[in-house]
Amino acid sequence: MARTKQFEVENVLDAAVGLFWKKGYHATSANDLVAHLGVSRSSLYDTFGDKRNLYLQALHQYRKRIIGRHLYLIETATDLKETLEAIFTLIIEQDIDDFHPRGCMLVNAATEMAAVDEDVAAIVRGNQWDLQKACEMAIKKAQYQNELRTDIDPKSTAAAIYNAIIGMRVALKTEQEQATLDGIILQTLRLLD
Amino acid sequence: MARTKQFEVENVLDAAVGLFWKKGYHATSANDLVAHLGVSRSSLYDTFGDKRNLYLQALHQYRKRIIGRHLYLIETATDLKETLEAIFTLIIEQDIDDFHPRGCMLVNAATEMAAVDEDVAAIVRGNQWDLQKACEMAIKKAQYQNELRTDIDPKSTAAAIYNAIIGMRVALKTEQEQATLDGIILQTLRLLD
DNA sequence: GGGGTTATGGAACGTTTGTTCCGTAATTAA
DNA sequence: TTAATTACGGAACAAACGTTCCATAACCCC
Repeated sequence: MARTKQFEVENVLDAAVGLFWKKGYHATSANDLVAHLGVSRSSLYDTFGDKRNLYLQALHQYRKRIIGRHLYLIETATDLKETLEAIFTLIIEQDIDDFHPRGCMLVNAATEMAAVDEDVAAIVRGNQWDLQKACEMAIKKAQYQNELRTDIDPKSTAAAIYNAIIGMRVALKTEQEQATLDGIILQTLRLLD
Repeated sequence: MARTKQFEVENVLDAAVGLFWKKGYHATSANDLVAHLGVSRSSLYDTFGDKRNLYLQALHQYRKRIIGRHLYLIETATDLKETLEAIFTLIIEQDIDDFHPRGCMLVNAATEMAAVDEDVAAIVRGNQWDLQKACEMAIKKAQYQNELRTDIDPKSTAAAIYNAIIGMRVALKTEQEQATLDGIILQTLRLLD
C-alpha cells in the first residue's frame, strides 16, 4: 500500500535516548536529532510527533532498557546486599572516568522537567514506584528466608536505599573520589545489617 | 564622575537566583531575565557580562544565602541528629505542596550543567565539600563529647548523609507522600545510632 | 502496471535566542 | 558650567530555534 520506513523505530529511539540522556531536553536541538539519528526532519516529525513527544518516548525507552536491568537484578537477587552493591558498582562504572558523565536520564529529567511537565513527572514517579517496590519485596523475601533481620522495616528501608541511589547518580555528575563513593555504599548498605 | 546604578547588584542577583533556580539555565531566556529583574538589557550585560556569567554569579549567591544557612545549623548544632532532622524538614517544607517544586539550585545545576561546564562543576564540588566536611566535623565533635558511638566512621557517614539529602532534593521534584519522606529520614538518621 | 498511500529530503516558515549598538540621561571632579 | 565617564532604554542584529510544507520516491494491492 505505501512506502516502507528506512529505519527501525527502536534503533532511532535508542539514539534519541543517547542524545537526550547526555544533553538533556532543552540543550538538545532539532538539528542535533536530525544529525545524529540518521532520519530526516520530516520523517522524525511524522513518526514521533514533536520534540517533546520524542523526548517522552525516549524516556520510556531508557526506562525499559537501562532501569529494566536493575529491576531484574533486584527481583532475581539471591543475596540482596551483594546485589545492591553490584548495582551501585554498575552505576559508578558507567560514569567514572567519563569526561562528560551522563548520570541517570530519569534523574536528569526529574530535575530539568518534572516540575513543569506532568507527563515527565509521571514517568519518573512510575520508575520510583517500580524500584522501591522491587526493593521492598526483596527485603521481605530475604526476611522470610531468615537472611535478614525481621526488625528492619521493608518499606522505609527500600525508600532510603532508592534515595541513596538517586543521590549517587547526582554525585557522579561531578567526578568523585572512589573512597567517598565506597563510603556511601558501605554506610547505605549498613541499613540492612 | 559617572552616573550611578539604579539598582542594587545584590537584589538583582537574588532575583536571578529566583529565575534560574525555578527554570534552570537553558529554559531561562534573556527576555525572562530582563522582564523579571527590573534591569534593562544593556545594564544587565554591562554589569554581569553574558547569561552564563550571570548564572555562575547566581549560583554563588544561592550557595551563600541558602546553603549557608544549613552550614550554620550544622556547625552550631548541639544535638546533631535533631539538627539534621530539622534540615530535612526545612528542605521538605520548601517544596511540599508547591505546584512547581524548585528543589535545590545546586542539584539542578549539577544534573543540567556540571558535565559540560567545569565552572559549574567546581561550584557544586565546593558546596559538597563544605557540607560534607561540616557534617564530618559535627560527628567528630559529638563523638568527642560522648554523644555518639565512636565506632561510627565520621567521613563515610557524613558522605552518606549528604548523599541522602541530595537524593531527597531530587525526590521532591515529583511530589511525594509524607510517609515515604519520613521513612527516608528515619532510616538515614539510623546511621547515627 | 497503474493508483492509492506513506516516507523522504530539503527548502522554507515565523519565532525566539543571546548579544550588541547607539543616542540620551545622569553623575561628579575640575 | 563644562568635561569626562558611566548607566540606561530600546531598537537592531545575526544565528538558531522548533516546526511545516511540498515535490518526489518507494511501496503494495488490485
